[in-house]
Amino acid sequence: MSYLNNPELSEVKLKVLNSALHLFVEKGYFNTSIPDLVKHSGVSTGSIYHGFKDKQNIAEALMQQLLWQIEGEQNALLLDPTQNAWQQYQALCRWLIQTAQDHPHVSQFVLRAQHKEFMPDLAPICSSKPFIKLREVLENGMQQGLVREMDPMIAAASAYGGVLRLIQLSLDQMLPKPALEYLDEISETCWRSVAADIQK
Amino acid sequence: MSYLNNPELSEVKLKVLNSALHLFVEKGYFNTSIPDLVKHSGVSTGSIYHGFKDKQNIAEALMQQLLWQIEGEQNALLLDPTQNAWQQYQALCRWLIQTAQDHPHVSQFVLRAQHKEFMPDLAPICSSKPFIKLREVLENGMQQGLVREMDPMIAAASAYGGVLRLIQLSLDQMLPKPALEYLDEISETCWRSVAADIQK
DNA sequence: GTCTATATCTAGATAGAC
DNA sequence: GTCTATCTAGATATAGAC
Repeated sequence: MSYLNNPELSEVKLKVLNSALHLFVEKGYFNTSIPDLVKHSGVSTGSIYHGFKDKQNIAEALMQQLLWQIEGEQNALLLDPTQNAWQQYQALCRWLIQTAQDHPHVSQFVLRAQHKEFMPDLAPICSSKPFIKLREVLENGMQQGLVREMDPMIAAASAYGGVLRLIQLSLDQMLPKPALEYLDEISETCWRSVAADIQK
Repeated sequence: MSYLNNPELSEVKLKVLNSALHLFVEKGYFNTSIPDLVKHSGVSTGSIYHGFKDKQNIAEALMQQLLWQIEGEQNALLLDPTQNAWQQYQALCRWLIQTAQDHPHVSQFVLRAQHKEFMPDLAPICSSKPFIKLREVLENGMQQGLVREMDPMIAAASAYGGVLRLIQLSLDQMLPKPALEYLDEISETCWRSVAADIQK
């Protein structure tokens, strides 16, 4: 079952984007030719270029779609106003790891470091809405007294850096167990780094 | 002053590798053509192909050189047997950040996630010696009672994930201050995540 | 060993029938 | 809108003089 599911997208566009996601991650953007996309998607060259301006535009449309869906999922996750920052942080970690496990290509494409090489105009991923939301949860935590006062960038790097690193290891098949089995240990461990000292 | 300094390498090889490091990071491997390398290095096509089998071989030789130098620096850093795990960890963090600040291209090339796209035979970077050493310092810390008992992979992801994430932010020009100014705060913060509870 | 000139190939993109 | 056939540019890699 594929990840992309925007009903506004035509059948061919969806086919092409799904194939692009698969091939760009498996072989890399530059090692994927238009003929490769034709073969994998079953859509002809002409139709591809009817739907997309050029190859770069396919990658951009793919990224836009993924970020749009991710943002929606993330917002749904944070709807409950009774959750405190620690609970929200845990929910985010679970969702990050779950997505990496269920849709590794999605995580790999979005989290990859080298977007600029083939999408020079794209804003850095860490300034995208989903990443900003991650930081906001920690800033809420500071206001709630659950996270100690510190530079928000440092807090975010420390609290999510470990989780993202674990996800990268999992995507690179460097972990013996499925990523989700590490969820509790990694989220509690990383949270310790920013948690306020508990007064007894 | 360039980073590469192996006296065993010929003048032309050094020129080519230095240009490759610059261009592969600035434009990306696939956006760098042999003519680009010729222009930037001042070495002719023929001489490049005399020294290297093909373009991929240039990247492999570059990676090998960088890892070799990095390993040497890292070993020098950990020579002092009187340092405990926390001191070693701090020294490693300083060195990681200092290298990213002084030689951003080196860090960017070595830490980039997508090596496999142009060096399919290369072992994943996290199984290279310098990365293994990072984990060992934490395992020593567990034996010394400074790091709490936990899965070594989790410990490493958490302790270094935040630091590496900060370095990535710095390389992406997302930080207002030079990376070194964050050294103390980030290393202390990340260490907290794995530090053993202090008995009072 | 170093250079210039060039062969070869395949990619991205287009034209135009249907 | 979709397809096949094709153009063209530019890349990698080589040949062969010096």
